[in-house]
Amino acid sequence: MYPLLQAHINTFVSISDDEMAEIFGYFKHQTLKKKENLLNEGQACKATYFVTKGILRKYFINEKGVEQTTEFAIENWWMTDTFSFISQTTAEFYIQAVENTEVLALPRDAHDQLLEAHPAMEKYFRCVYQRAYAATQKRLKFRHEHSSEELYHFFRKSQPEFLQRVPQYLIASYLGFTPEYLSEIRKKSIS
Amino acid sequence: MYPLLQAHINTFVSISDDEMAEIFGYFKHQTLKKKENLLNEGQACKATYFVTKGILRKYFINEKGVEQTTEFAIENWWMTDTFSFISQTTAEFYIQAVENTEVLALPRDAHDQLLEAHPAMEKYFRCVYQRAYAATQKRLKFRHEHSSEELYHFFRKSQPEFLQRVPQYLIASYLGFTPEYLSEIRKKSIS
DNA sequence: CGGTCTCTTGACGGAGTTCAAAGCTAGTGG
DNA sequence: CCACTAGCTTTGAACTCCGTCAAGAGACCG
Repeated sequence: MYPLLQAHINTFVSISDDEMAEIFGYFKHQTLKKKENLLNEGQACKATYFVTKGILRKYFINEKGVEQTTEFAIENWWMTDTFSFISQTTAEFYIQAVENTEVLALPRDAHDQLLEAHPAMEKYFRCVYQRAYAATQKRLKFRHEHSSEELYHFFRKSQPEFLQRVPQYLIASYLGFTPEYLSEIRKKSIS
Repeated sequence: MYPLLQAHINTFVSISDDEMAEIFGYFKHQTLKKKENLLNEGQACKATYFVTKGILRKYFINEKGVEQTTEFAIENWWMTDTFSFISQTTAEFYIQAVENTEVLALPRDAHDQLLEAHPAMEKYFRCVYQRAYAATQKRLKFRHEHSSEELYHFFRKSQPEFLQRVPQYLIASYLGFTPEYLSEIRKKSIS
């Protein structure tokens, strides 16, 4: 029914096709147009989202009114404002589609019921969060270790297709500097 | 037997005293002197650690030979090189005791056996990692949003006892700037 | 086409780094 | 219990990376 999600779940736990069908009942398929928002600051984050097609980004708006992207999610990644999702308090982030995107939404209530009814999914999500946490630790280390210029070149080498799908100014914002400076870096590396 | 850990587990799942006693069997109590290392770069991270007394820090050494602290753990926090712990590959971080410290170590094998035998612990760890992940997201946002000076003042207000337990140069390294600059910030705020 | 969104350029300024040296502080051994 | 040393913090000057601002050049979409 949802082959991408099924494959992803099966890399962490083994679940029969019958149980899998039940599990899928908790999810809702959702389609988003480019630039459409899934979550706005001030709302509670109602669901956690698994991307099956396209790209989501999470961002916030700083005191100067500038958007800061903190995370991207492409196919096979989960995305949510974790804190708001857990506690159902007002979100500090926005979630927006970078291109036309399809997601599987697991609403907060369904999430709890799913984990209650299917203990294997506790393990699945434990693994998912463990990896996500490990990934942010690596990212934090990398940020500390390298200059903005090095960051960009590393990103460019390790995620080449990504660069072509996402506008420059979002890359700059994600890497933590201005579009103007990114432009300067690119100019240097051409000549 | 381990009241701090018991209380912590019980905030997420309810477990009988009998089962709890079994669970504790998987842990090993360990004592560390100030500056003693629990993990060195290049080793695999053998266990995940729950701090019952004292402070641990996680750090790495950058290309200039300078130590960069990326995380602290005080009482009631878990600490590990998550990536190395999961995959048993060589660690990228060091873990060191900031003061004389006591931990409960859950070795990698015991971790898997524990989760197998006690499904409630899957939920517990799912919640722990979910929160840890949410916390790093908040931290990332905060770093983007504020100057180094603001970072320090916020830290100072929200963790006053912590400042007295940890030397300045570790605080500076954790917040992402140099001890010299921290000194300058402090000078400003006194006058 | 015409307008909006995105990327580039260059001048200037400031936050934070680097380096080197001196002043403190706390722990250690005699 | 004092003296010594190693580790920690402070100072100041020079420097650099990167942000800000403002304006122009492309590029994409209806």
